[in-house]
Amino acid sequence: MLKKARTVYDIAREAGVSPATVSRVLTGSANVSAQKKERVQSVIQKYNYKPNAIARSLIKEESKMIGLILPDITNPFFAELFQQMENYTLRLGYSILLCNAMNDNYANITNLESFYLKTLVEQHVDGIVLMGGRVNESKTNRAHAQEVVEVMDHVPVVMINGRMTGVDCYRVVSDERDGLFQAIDYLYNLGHRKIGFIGGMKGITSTDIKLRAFQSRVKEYGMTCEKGWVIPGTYSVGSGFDAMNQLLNSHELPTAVLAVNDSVAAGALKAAQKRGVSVPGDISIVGFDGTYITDIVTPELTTVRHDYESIARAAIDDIVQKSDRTGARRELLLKSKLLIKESCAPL
Amino acid sequence: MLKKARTVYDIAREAGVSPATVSRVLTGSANVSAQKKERVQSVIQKYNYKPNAIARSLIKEESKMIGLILPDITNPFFAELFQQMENYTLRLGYSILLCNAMNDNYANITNLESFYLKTLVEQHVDGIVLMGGRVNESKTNRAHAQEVVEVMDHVPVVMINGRMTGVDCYRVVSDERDGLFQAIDYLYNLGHRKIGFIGGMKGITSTDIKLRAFQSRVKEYGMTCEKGWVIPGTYSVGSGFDAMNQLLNSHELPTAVLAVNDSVAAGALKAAQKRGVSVPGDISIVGFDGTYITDIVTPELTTVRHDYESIARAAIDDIVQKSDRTGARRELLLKSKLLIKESCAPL
DNA sequence: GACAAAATTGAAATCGATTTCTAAAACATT
DNA sequence: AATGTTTTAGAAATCGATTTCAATTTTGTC
Repeated sequence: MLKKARTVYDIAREAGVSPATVSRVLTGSANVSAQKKERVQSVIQKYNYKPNAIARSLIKEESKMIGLILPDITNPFFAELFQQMENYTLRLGYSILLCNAMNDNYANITNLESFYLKTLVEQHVDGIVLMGGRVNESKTNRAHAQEVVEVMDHVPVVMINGRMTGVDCYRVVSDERDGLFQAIDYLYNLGHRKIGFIGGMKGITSTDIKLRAFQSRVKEYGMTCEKGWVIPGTYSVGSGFDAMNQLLNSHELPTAVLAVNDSVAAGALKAAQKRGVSVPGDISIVGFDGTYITDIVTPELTTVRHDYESIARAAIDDIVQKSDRTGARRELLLKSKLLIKESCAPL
Repeated sequence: MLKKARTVYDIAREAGVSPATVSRVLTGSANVSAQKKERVQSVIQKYNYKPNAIARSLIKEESKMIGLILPDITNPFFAELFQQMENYTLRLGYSILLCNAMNDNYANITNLESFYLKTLVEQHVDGIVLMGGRVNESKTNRAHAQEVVEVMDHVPVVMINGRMTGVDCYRVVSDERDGLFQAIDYLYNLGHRKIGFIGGMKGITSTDIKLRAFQSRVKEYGMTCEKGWVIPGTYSVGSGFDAMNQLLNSHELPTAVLAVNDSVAAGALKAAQKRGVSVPGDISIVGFDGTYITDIVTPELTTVRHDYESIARAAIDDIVQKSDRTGARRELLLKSKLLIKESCAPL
């Protein structure tokens, strides 16, 4: 049977002091005579006493927990970001409640996110990091944006790589627009003039940014882009596989393809190989995110890598340093960088 | 500025009832007259009131949170298990505190785990799921086992795919021994008589089980296994890469290699390809875990897949169904299954 | 209509820490 | 020695919910 944990009262009784004194020893919030301090500490040691964080949270009105809502932890982009954040919060004394909204698998993408938002508010987390935001075209999304706004009344909210209309929260953003420019410029300099874009859902901020960057650069450079060369989907390997198959069926082929992320790129690569299309011989592929996926496939995928550590720290800092939340900065833009590997060749 | 959340007292005052009645409406724990219930609910709706889970946890002495300690969330094996668990706890009304112990990156592998254990006890989680356990040969590990035992006095603990001497907790185990047998038998039937094993650290339960299964089957079948064909390491792609390079330097080569997991297998595959060694033409490779990694590399990796969903559910059930914790079962063994893909060929 | 049984409700205690308030003790100053 | 100042430490209030207890009201039965 489980034993009940000891409390300050138990410690106080055994040490012959008041609970207040025990608390003062625990927190170091006030002076305690050397003698009593010593006695209290030895009792604490003796029982390996650990203060009840729940009781502490209630009175201090801070939970030392941060909620993290993301679409899919099996996507290494999010896993890497999580790891960076956790590594940082660890040192700051915070724990992370991880909420996997499974946006990829469910039809109604905002459903679970709403549920988690509610849960995190009830848990009185000290802050919420939201990843994978979307613009609010639909009615559902607008309602969801409204929910986020209401949450912000009570809990600091930071979005990473996302934006929701009407939601004026802190935002930490990897410069995916510039990353995509770097990728296109690289392909352009290799001689490519016919480029496609696959994967990602329209309406998801980060995807929209990439698509817009793609289209603006294509236009700027006077490249042609057939309608069938832009194939949205999701963010999974399977989606990339399907998209590439579809692309390879079009009667004129692009010479290079940008993928919305590395998983999609890996799926596309697999599809090309299955059909005997050589990468990068016949077609070049560029991934996005710079996850380890790019290193295990052959050829290794040229990709755009985020500054994971800076993104993670900035987001956590926005929550923890309550200091300058009144300040002007609402958005932090961080550099991303093209990593040239093996999946692109000169035309 | 952040607004303070409303409390039962606020709701009670506005509805003209006592806090007790509000609580009864919230929990449905006792009868409330239709009229008052109606009034309370409308005030709750009006303010979108959410009860403070911290206060509730304190009085109910349950936090509705489960702590999950794992070595590395960027490893898709753990990510997949996490997702399955979370999907299940979600329905049961529990949240997950995810603790990434980063065992791969740090020299002292028990350090962070101890810290998290302490934190989770302080947080009064309703249970702890421990992944990646190790046998306690070293002094550090023995101390760590002792810590776990002490934690078990206060919190239910379940280990997945691990065992620690002297720690008699519930255990949910994927039958990796049998999985490895399936893999070897498969290779044997393909004609392979010279098989190597790469990756994994000795002292980690799951690895030890695989190594023992490997050695016992090799002996049983009268196969030769040169000393240099077993190359321990870690669980990363890089480790597999290095191990395969080392293996390919040995003056007699095995015809097939088992990897401790899919990441190591992927690294090994990459190394072979870089040296112009054909897989499966010159050497066959078998991975372990059945993660999506096996699908994105070429050739797709033959692997052993766990029953992720059953493992996850069983672990959570052990924590949540406090009912039969006195019962006899301490270990649940779940089937794993060889998935034949493209990375093995007949000799 | 009288009485017993059941339903409803609020006051107060509770969970385990922290913190304010206040009293006593220790110390300093003249 | 008398007074003022600083330290130390306990009693009690507090955080926000739930739950026990007791009182009151409602319902049911003969």
